[in-house]
Formats: sequence, C-alpha cells, structure tokens
Amino acid sequence: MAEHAGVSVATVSKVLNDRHGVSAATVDRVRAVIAELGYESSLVARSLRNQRTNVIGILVWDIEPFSAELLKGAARAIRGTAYELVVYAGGGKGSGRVGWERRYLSRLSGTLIDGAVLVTPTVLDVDGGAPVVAVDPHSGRETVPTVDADNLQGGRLATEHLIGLGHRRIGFLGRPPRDLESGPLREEGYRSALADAGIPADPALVRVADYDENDARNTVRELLSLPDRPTAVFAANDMSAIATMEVAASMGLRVPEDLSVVGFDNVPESVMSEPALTTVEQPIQMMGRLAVEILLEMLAGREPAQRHVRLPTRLIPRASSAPPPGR
Amino acid sequence: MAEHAGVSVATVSKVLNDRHGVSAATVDRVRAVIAELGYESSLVARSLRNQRTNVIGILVWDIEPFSAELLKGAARAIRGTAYELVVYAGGGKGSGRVGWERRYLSRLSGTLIDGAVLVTPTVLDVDGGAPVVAVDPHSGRETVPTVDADNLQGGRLATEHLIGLGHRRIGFLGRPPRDLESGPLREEGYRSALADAGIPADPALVRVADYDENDARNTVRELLSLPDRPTAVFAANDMSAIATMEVAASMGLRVPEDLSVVGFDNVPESVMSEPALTTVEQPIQMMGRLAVEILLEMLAGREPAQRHVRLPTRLIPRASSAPPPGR
DNA sequence: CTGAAAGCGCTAACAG
DNA sequence: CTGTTAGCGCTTTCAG
Repeated sequence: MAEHAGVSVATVSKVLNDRHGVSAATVDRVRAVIAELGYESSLVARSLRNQRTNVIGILVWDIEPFSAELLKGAARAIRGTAYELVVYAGGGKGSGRVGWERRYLSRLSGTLIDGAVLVTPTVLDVDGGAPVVAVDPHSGRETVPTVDADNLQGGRLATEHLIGLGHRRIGFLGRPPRDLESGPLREEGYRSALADAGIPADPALVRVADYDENDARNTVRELLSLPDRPTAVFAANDMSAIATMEVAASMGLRVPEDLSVVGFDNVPESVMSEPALTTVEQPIQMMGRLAVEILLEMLAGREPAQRHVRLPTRLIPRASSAPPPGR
Repeated sequence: MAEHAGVSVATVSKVLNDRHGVSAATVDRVRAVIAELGYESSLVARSLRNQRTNVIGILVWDIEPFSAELLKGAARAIRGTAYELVVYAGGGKGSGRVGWERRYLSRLSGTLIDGAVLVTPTVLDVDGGAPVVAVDPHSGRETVPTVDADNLQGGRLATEHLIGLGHRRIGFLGRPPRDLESGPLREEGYRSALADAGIPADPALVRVADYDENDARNTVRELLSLPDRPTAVFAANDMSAIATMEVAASMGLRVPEDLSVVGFDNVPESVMSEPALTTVEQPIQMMGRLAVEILLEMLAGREPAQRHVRLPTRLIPRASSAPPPGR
C-alpha cells in the first residue's frame, strides 16, 4: 500500500480499523485511495499482529465429494456472520497422513484462524489454543466437540426397510473394521435390526471388502454365487453399492425382481451413477452447518448447547428395493 | 514452538527447511520434538518472510454448488504437486460485491498465496503481482487467462437436439442480459440453431426471468399458456428448468408426451431434483482442474499452452425430451 | 491529530 | 556448527 494519500502507514491503519483520532478530511482522502486501488490489508500480516482474525478454518485432507458437500453447509452457516471462511487442503505434503489435523492446526491456528472445523480427523488429541470442532472423527468422541451421522441408526434403517418388504436372507457388505468407526456401526445396526425381527444372522451373508473396485466386485460375486443366495443386499458404502448393482446385472440378476439392493452414501454423487438405488443418506451439508454453528458458539465464549451432535440418516426409497421373489 | 529441544529458534528453522550446517545429532533431536508435538511452522509467519509459500488460492465469493464442484476439480489438479490449496470465501464482509476479486487478491497475494484462481469474477482488471487465472468471468476475456464453458455451443446443442426430434415451436427461457455473459450466448446458440434449420424465431417464444423462483414460474406459465404454445422448451438455467417441469405438471401437461424440456445446468445437483431432465451439462470439475493446471504452468515460469480455454458442453439425454405430439 | 518505533513468528545473513 | 540480529506488513502504544 503505497502512500498515495501522502500519509503515514499508521494513519492508514487507523482508517482501516475505524480508530478515532483521525481528521475527517484525512479519513476521506485515505478512503478514496483505498476504494480506488481496491486495497485490503494483508490478512497474513494483520493476523500475525492481532489475536482475532474473524476467519474460520475448515481443515480437510482433500476436497472430494464428501468434504465438498460439507463445505456447502459450512458456507451457509457462515453467511450473515462477521466471519470469513478459509478452507485449507494440505493434501499431505508434509509427513504421512496420520496426525495431519494436528499439523495443519499448528500451521494455521494462533495466526490466520480463530477456530477450526476438522473434517474426518484421524485423532482428536488436539490441544492447541484455538477452539475446534471435529466432523465425523475416525476414533470416538473425546473432549473435542463432534458432529457425526448416526451410522448405527442408518444401518438399522436399511435393514428394517428390507425386512419390512419381506426379505429374510439379507446380505451385508462392509469394510474392514480398521478403517473407520462408521463401518462397524452400520454392521451393528444391521445385526440389531435382524435380531429385533427374530431373524438369525447368517455369517456367510456378511462380507467385507477393501476400498477397491475389484475387491468390491469380487466380494459381491462371491456373495451372489452362494447356493442359497440372499434376496437382498445392504451395501454399506457407495463403492459396494455400485459394485453390487453392476455385478448383479452382469450375473443376469434383475434388480429389484431377483435382488433388492440398499446402499449407504458417503457421497451424494452416487445418485448420478445409480439413480435407481435405494439409499441411506447422510445429512452431510447439515453436518457442516452444525459444526460451524457450534464453533461460532465457542468463539462467542458460550458453551454450545450440545457438544456431541449425532444426526439421523434418512432412507430414500428408489427402484432398487422391492419385496422378494415369490411374495 | 517452545525450545523443548534446548536450541535456538534459528536452529529449529534450519532443520525445518533442511538447511545444511546443523549437526546430525541436533537434527535428530529437533526432529524428534517436532514429530512429538505435531508441530509445523506457522504458514502466516513463514509466508510473511518468504516470497514463495507453495500455496495456491482459490478465491470464491461463496461456496455453493457451482464453486464446490469446481473445487473438486481444482483439488484433483493439485494432487501430486508440491502445492497446497487454500480456498478463501470472503462472502463479502467488506464493501459490496463488485470488485470483490481485487480486494480478496489484495488481501491474500504477496503473502500467503503464490497465485490464485478467481471463480466467476465480476471484473478482470487485476494487476497485483501474483499470477491469476479466471474461471467463468462475467465480462469478456482480457489479459488474464480464462477458463470457461462454451455457452454458445451449449445453446446450439440443446436446440439442435429438439429440432432433431422434430420440434419446430421451441420456447427459450433465459435471464436478463445484464447478469452474465453466458446468458446471451446460450440464447445466441438457440437462435443460430433455429436459423440453421430454417426455422423462423418467434419472439413470443423467447422469455426472460430473473433468478427468482416465482418470477421463473410465472414466466413459464405465460409461455405455456400461449394459444399456439411451444411443443418444447429450452430452459437455459437450472431455475428455469425446474420451474418448467413443475409448472408443466401443474398445468396437466405430460413431459415429454405433451412438452419436451431441455435444461442447462449450472449445478450438478439439478439431477437430484429432476432426474428425468435432459440437460446440457458444463464440465465444471474440468474447468477447475484446467484453471489450476494453467496457474501451475505460470508459477513454473512457463507460458501456458492456451491462455483462454473454452470447454465444450455435453447433452445428457434423459426422459424429458421426445418427439413432438403427432409424430 | 499525526508519525515514529516496537513487536507478532519466522528465515536469511552474518558473527561467534 | 550454533546463536544473534534484522525485517517481512501490519497494529498499537507513545511522543510530537
């Protein structure tokens, strides 16, 4: 910012921050120059000096469909507030992935951001001064406020839907338990719904595949090749769900006449590739929105109403589920 | 960063930046402390001191479906590079909307980011030192490299599709011309396709509505209430398209038996609300990806292969378009 | 009412 | 090999 207005930096700073003690004439002159040059003070330098920046950080490992969806909700929550949004996607340039949230936070907090939303963090023992909210944390809830989807209820929802249609042999496709907390919870929902309906769980119908297209397809093929194959499948993540639809088609099984399928979306885009798929949907945007709202509460020095929000999922019935053959 | 390791800040800095002139023992000790604390140097302080930050900024007015989609493409382009991504959504806290890109740039460039992608900027006379690429600029291309969708070709595509099905009375729903450059271009595509097919353009069939749900619906109702009403409508933005589907249904018109509809998506989500809609689709992710790739070229000191990229749109045929009644 | 000077966390140049 | 020092752009005392 050159001294186009013929005053000192200090004076400009005062004008920018609406400090009193500057003559009206000077204010006008400086304002004019500012407007003309489209100038704004460097966020970086300012935040190095000041405590507050009025900027909220959303820290993500990467921007993919899930986090992008979440960002929309976060942006909505911030509209009408005095805060600005900075999304930081480090993409793991530094060391490995584990503990990324702590490194990113260390990189941004104290300066640049007043608080942060951590999206799908691996660990939660963050302590750095700034307020933090975690969305969909891998490991359980700790002291940090969290927002997540009710995966247990979601698993139950999918399974009850199929049971309600008359299915009794219902397959389950999950992920290896190490991955996230959400996988086992969906399976537990499946099991508890079966139990409630008095249907014994058949271990042969419960399968696990890695997050890999081929692996998912092979697993589905095995499941559907069983002598007493299931009449319905609850595919508890989008990759499994898509694989199920494809493999069923390739095996000449009609959906839903021969096989009903219910998916569980991590990603809203799944609808585009499989518009017919009945799915359990997570309120991803709402998760982002709530996370920011909680963070704003904390920044305002208030205790948030809830420290751990668990949002219900919703079942969207589409063409891929119907009563079993012979009903 | 406390001096847990019992050395000076300078030494830590050297270790962090892999500078030579530090004993192996010291390096190890410092590294251990860094790893333990999950420390990373403050992006802010570092970027204030250094010229390069290895961070690319994506400057958006707000995060909504269009920009969120674009971010996915940008994130993909950045994977595997040494750059990190910062998305800045100012949301217009400062002054009004016009010229926001210049203010944001002034706020971030020079410090924090090495270069920026401006998403849907209003003006382009940005000059600030850092390299900049504009995506979908409102006003025409200037010196700044740009990436946009070929709205002219898209408008033609939609219209040719309907003509090919046998329609001759094709309505057009657009926006007031002031808004963006893209609106008039879609209309021009519509007109030129009609002209090429030797169909005279009927001014009564060309309507304009603001970006407002009610206004859009009223306009559609007028159009469909015409004595000699169109057998097809090209709704050149998502709001018009959705309004057309709804109003047609409310008027007892079956789509596509009585009326064919083709939309033009600004937003991939439209599919979810109207899965049956035939649409012209913009390659939004690709736009984000290319913008970042061009920026990376510039940052590497190379002249990008193309300074103005215009990507073709694609027609996705769905159930809402069919030959006109009586064919 | 205005300007000069210190210091935010960091890195580069230099001295020890 | 290590520590000390200056200064990045800004805001905030504190003198003029």
